Amino acid sequence: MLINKAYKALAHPIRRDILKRLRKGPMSAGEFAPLYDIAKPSLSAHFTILKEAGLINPERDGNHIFYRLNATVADEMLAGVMELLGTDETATKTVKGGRHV
Amino acid sequence: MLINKAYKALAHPIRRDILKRLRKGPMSAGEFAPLYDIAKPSLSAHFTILKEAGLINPERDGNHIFYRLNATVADEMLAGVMELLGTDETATKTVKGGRHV
DNA sequence: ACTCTAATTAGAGTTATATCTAATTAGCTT
DNA sequence: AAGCTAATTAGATATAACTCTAATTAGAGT
Repeated sequence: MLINKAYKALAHPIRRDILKRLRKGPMSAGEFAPLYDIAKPSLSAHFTILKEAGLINPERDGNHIFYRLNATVADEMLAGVMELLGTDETATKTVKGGRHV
Repeated sequence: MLINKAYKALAHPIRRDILKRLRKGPMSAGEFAPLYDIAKPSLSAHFTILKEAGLINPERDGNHIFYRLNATVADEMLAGVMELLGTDETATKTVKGGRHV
């Protein structure tokens, strides 16, 4: 149940922060370490959860591992959340707020 | 931490189903019971979690309790999810897909 | 091959979630 | 006020999530 894993992945503040940062571009695992007050293996576990939800993908470069947001899965998930929480005018609001269109 | 509770609230399929149904209008607690293979007190616990996240509000009518989606909180949460997962063209896409504007 | 760095896996302990049955509260209705 | 229905709270148990330290893997450089 991949969709369920994706929702569970959002249920931790550190994982949400990781996603938010990755939205701006790929980052290596090590770059995240100093950002949180948590041991590295714990952080690694968070990456695993995000990976298994399909939300991020690892790419090795030397002995660094870069993580990149999976935009396709992210978009699908966003669409799913709209089905749960979206009111009829949500789309319009977003457009107004986000200055798009 | 209300925002964290809201994300945790989405981490269970039954609670997501409840939200989806409430989007279409209020329902009494009892109406949900036959929909899931779960004991009533367990279902009641799910309502509590959604309430404490601010996502739904109870309204008593006689000895029925009706739950209503809190549209304000739902919209705020949706905006938050966009900050995590939204790509630049998400808003535009939604508009196209949702036939709005 | 040895060593250093980056990151993960293994194993264990703690806290939080989810579920159940039994008991309770709250509001009718007669 | 007794009895009925709707829903919750209490108490217990099982599973899952989070965190840590210690050990391991993987690659780069000397």
